[in-house]
Amino acid sequence: MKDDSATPDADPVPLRRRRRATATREILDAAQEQIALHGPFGLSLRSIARGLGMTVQALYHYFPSRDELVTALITEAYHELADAVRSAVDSAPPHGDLPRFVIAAEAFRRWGLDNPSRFQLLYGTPLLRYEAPADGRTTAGARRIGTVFYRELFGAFTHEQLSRTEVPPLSPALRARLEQMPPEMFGGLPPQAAVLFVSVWGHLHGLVVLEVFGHTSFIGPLQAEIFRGAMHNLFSDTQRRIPAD
Amino acid sequence: MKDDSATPDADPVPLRRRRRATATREILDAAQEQIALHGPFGLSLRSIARGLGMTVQALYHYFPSRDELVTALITEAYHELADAVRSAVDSAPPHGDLPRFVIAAEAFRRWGLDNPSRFQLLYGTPLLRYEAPADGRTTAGARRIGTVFYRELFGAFTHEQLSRTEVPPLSPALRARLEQMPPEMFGGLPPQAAVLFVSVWGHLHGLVVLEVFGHTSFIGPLQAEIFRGAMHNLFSDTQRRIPAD
DNA sequence: AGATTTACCTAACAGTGTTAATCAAACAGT
DNA sequence: ACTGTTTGATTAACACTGTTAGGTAAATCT
Repeated sequence: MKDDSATPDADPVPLRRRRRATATREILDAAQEQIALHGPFGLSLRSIARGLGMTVQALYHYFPSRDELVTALITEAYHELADAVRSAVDSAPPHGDLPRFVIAAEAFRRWGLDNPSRFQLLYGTPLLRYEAPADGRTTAGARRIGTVFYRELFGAFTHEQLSRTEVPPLSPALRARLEQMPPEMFGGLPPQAAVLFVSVWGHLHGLVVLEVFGHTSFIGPLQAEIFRGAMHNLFSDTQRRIPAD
Repeated sequence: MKDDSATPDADPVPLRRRRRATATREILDAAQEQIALHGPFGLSLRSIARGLGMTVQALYHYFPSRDELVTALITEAYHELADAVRSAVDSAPPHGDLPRFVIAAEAFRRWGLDNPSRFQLLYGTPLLRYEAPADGRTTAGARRIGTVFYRELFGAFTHEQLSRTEVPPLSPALRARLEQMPPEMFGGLPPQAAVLFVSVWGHLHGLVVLEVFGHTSFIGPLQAEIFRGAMHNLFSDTQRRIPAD
């Protein structure tokens, strides 16, 4: 009898690591709650610390600065949003009455309306004196979101078809710029489709932004219907621009 | 000889009024400069006062609170943006190669890119602890902007034509809600056109927001071309949805 | 058991919006 | 011209923010 635990004695499971992990988690949760309550600019280290029963300076043992905490919050939010959109699409019937693009769009909108402050953290005014890290840590989740949408829009077509997408003629410069784009941006879409995708993304994004930021509140709860109709039109307009053969 | 001034002695032109007006103007200008430099959340009463060579508390004699100052800034910015869009449309040839809708859209985008911080003040995350006044002071300019756009989109059609705009069928509730909308909102547009306008506005707004907030910076300066193409398509798609007869 | 890392503390600095109390200059009415 | 009042601007203070420095006790590692 050498050990009473199920795991061999290879990893002693440092007890302090676990404490550190749970404390880190608690800080992140408290920060998210703060943002949900008072908006992304209402984030306050001192207030977080108060809520956890410790002093501000203690937080600096878990995050070296406010920026690092914010980076973690943004990264998490992007991935949560991406998960919401992706799982909505995955759990949808493959041939329902609603195009899966519309389902994805409505999941995006839903998350924004359910988490307005975190949506603002992602897509609103950049936080004061916050610099996003040079590596794409924060925006990796953002790209995951885009992937879902252009898969639904263009997944059924060949690269050759997409290259004949009906868009205004592209200047050689723009064509070249988009062709040498890293594949993680537009997934290797031909320039015509990439341009169309930017337009579609702007449309979808803009309607949600208007609603989440309260610029169309005078319409009331019926915005859901307007949004669905707009997304439906947007989807069919987009599909019509791609030649069937 | 009863008076040496050109104006009769009816209005003594209170000297202090003038000082007050110029001081107010100086404060507003300093505030706008601050916002332009450090973003809408970088506004600091103390910093404004320092720049003008006085103490913070003196500012309270011109604006009863920070919120009142912010309200003035937002109101001014909306009207400046509306002026920019309107004058661009007015100074455009009536039958040029570019639809006047596209010209208006590009003026809107141009102002946003030239004044990113003030654009964020209008359309970004609401300022912390700021409450917009109950009367529509701040949003009056915003409505002026909308007016320009739906005049260009729908001005050439009759009310009867617009009521047959091709959009997904509207629920009775939405139809009723839009019909009893105050006319300063959608200028008395029939519900079908109003719905289409919201969609168009979202599209236009979304593309500009993405660009101003830096979410498409990886595309570079060629976004101008993408934007023009998208607005061109948007305009023709919209016109196609309105029956010619 | 001794050395080291980790966690947390108090104290301090410069910054924020706002209120209170105070004082001088400009205006209004008699 | 002399009041009384409004306006402009001041100093002082309160509670708040992120961050750094220095010190202490506990947990971990060697």
